Amino acid sequence: MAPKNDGSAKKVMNKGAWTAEEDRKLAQCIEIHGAKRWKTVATKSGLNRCGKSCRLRWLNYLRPNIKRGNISDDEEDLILRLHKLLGNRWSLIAGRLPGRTDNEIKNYWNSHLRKKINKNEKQPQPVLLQETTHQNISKINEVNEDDKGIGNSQVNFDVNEFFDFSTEGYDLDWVNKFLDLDEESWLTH
DNA sequence: AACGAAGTCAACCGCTAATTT
DNA sequence: GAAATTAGCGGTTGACTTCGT
Repeated sequence: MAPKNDGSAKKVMNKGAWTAEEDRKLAQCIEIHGAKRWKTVATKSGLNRCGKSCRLRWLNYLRPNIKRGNISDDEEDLILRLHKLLGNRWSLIAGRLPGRTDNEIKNYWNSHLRKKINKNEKQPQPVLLQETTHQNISKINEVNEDDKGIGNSQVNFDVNEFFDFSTEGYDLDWVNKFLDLDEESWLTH
């Protein structure tokens, strides 16, 4: 479709890599307006970027306490375990890794860990434990579905709430215990 | 040294969910 | 309650870098 030429045509937004100057303006604007209402931030900053773009830049690069690169062995191990548990729920996984972003973890997974997993999958692995974990998750999700309707379940369980780590510290004991069950079934070859 | 293939990662896109009007 | 708007998520793309020949 050809763009209209009636004077009301949409303003063309900036795209592509961010410059240092844009970063500075965005950070300044967020200091004033807060890291919310991204449409407002986008407008007030005078960046000619959409809110979505501003949000992404802030979350992935500019926000305080962000860690970039050098994913440690512990972090890698945790990503692997959480992915096994949650699948491609990158934001939930990132929530368990302070300073890491969903985008970074997703990229790390796709470029580093997927290969590792594929390699491991080619090795014979104990089926029982693997199934146990998946069955548990299925049950969790089933219960969650039930709760949406007329509650006939015994436990009011919400998987998203269960994995809402925002109120917790960096205590990984619970998840380690949870996952210890099948720890030996992978990454050991 | 040159070139193509493969890998990496920042940013965009499309969709859904949540919130506001 | 409905429609419009905004926020957030995961998948994908494309530019850039590194590696192998």
